[in-house]
Amino acid sequence: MLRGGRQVRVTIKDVSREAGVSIKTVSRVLNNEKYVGAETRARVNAVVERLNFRPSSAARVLAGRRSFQIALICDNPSPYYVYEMQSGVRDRCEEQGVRMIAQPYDRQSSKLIDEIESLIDSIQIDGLVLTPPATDYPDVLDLLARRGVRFVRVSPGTDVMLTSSAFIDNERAAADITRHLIALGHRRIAHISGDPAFAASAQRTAGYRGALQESGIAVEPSLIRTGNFYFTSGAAEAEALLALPEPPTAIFAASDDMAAGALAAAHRLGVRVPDALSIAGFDDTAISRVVWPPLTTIRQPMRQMAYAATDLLLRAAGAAIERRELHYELVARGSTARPSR
Amino acid sequence: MLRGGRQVRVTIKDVSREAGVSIKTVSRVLNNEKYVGAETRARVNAVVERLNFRPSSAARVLAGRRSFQIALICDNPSPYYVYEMQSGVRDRCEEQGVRMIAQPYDRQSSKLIDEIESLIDSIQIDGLVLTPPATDYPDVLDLLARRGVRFVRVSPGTDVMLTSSAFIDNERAAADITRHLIALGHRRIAHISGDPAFAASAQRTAGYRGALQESGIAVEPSLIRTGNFYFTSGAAEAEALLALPEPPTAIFAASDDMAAGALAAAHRLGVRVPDALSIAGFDDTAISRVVWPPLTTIRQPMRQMAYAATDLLLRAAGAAIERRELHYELVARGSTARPSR
DNA sequence: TTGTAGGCGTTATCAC
DNA sequence: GTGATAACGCCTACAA
Repeated sequence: MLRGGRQVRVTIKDVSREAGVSIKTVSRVLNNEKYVGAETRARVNAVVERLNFRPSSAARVLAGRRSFQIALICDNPSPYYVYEMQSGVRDRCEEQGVRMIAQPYDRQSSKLIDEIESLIDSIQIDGLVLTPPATDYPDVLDLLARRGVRFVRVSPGTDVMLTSSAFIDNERAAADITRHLIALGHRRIAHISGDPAFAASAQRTAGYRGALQESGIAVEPSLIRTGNFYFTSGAAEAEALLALPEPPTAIFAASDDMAAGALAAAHRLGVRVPDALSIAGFDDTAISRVVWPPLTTIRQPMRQMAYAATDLLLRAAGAAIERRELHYELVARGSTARPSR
Repeated sequence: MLRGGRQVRVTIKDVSREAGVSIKTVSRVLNNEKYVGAETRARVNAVVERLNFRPSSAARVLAGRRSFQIALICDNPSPYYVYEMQSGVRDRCEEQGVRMIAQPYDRQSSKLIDEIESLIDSIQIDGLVLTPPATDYPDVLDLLARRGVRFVRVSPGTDVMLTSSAFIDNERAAADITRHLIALGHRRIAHISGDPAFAASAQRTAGYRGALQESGIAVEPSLIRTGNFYFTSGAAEAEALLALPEPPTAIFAASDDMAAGALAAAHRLGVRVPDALSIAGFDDTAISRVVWPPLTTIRQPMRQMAYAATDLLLRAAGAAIERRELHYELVARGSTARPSR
């Protein structure tokens, strides 16, 4: 088993000796505490710089009340989502001198609770950012409440006032994109919903239904199919839809990957897109821009959600719970057009 | 600024009291050391279980020689690559009771050295997994050597015997896929190379050249264009290629994203794929399966490379440097066909 | 096979 | 403003 090398560490002690002050004073400077003379502060900082001193995170955790580490608990069908979340949270953490521990997990696995407990007990994180579907796991919420760990959530589906959160209005966004299809003249609009484990799936389906109903279009159960956010499910469900006696002229899939799958299915079956079939997605991942023709979709500001969530987590303790709603954008691209029949 | 909550910690002391043994004995059990009576071990383990005790990572780092933490330094144009690397390294770490610190970085940024030093000094990692292009940064290699930090590399381009590594033969893979195009009857085969910062780019271009030459096809400079691995560069370079007086009948792009970009450009220009143009990519990311028609590509076993690299890093100290070559696969999908002229 | 003493590098507390 | 001293929870070294 791997062992660390023997390092010659520079410690606070070294700095204090060089600067001719006590250890505690160096500590004060490092932590930006008050009651340090300006001149002393400058001298210490100079030595810190010169010796390239970096405080030991372990010692800080052990002795202090803060660990300067937070964790991001993230599992999502889309690598783009994961990537954006990680990048966003990390950027904000870095600005604050906090380290982000990215904790990918498998939402199928039962070990999540264990991993979070390990984060709390072994690593001693100061806080947590949760993304769906873990945002809505009762045992996770229980655990965090019981342990008194501060956390924020991205797009929570339940107990929305339990913590601060950042989110978009999925229902309204889904209604918007459905209305967009209706405005193009479509009446038989199908929907491929997302993984039911994600609250966003139900919200998007609700938006779809609502938009149809407000236009006086009957919601037809056979036109609603359950997917799981992945490309393959989009392809499979779209094939089923296109095989209907009276196939839809438009499909709204709850994720871009599924929309891309639907597009592939259409290509395979010789259904011309967008002439004979319009396809819309959701999320604005790279895929919706890359497939051909590019898909109309909802641009979900993942990066902004990550920023907002991190800011809410890192701000001064005791702040009130705040729900920060971010704006999505409907990006109309080539894949939608008036049905030709 | 966020402060951690007040936790009631369970410590070794608690365990030792409950189990009626000394602290040191508990420590022995936790670290699977020899010289502990079977019965004692069982008793201690039972108490550990019952109290839900998890050793403080900070205390272990501070007192011991190992931190049970390694870092993954990863920046790549493809979120799929990042995702696979993280998942792979993490899985293997978990099996070994080691924590992975995912350190995304910006390869344009000059702060990488600083971040690695911080990882060494603040976090005290036991080792490092490096992915391109950081594998080939002289100052990074210098730093790690100077600090005596153990590390392995994925697909290193330089100093290949400096550390253990996991990789595929990029040159041979590129030659294979070029030969595949040649076998289909193509003679005017263009190449869009990757970001020159990645050693793989030059390797793939070399493979392309080699395959042409061995078939007696002249390498035409105007058919080689430099991209940067991203979709947009693939689209732009393909457009330039298709605007040539004598355009290519096939394009081999050094990444799937660029191949998808080339495909989009062809669609936009009304060039029929694969009838009038064959397109091949590299990497087998999701995109190559999702675009239409799906692209012929090289399946690079990223997950396996992550496994191999982590295994090499975590194995017993002092092991010899080992280069582990993994096998790629040429996945022939719809996008290649005999040119129609 | 088990236990004791000391220290890792920092922060908290309290005195100056 | 600044400094001494005692933790923090664990591991190393050595003793029994």
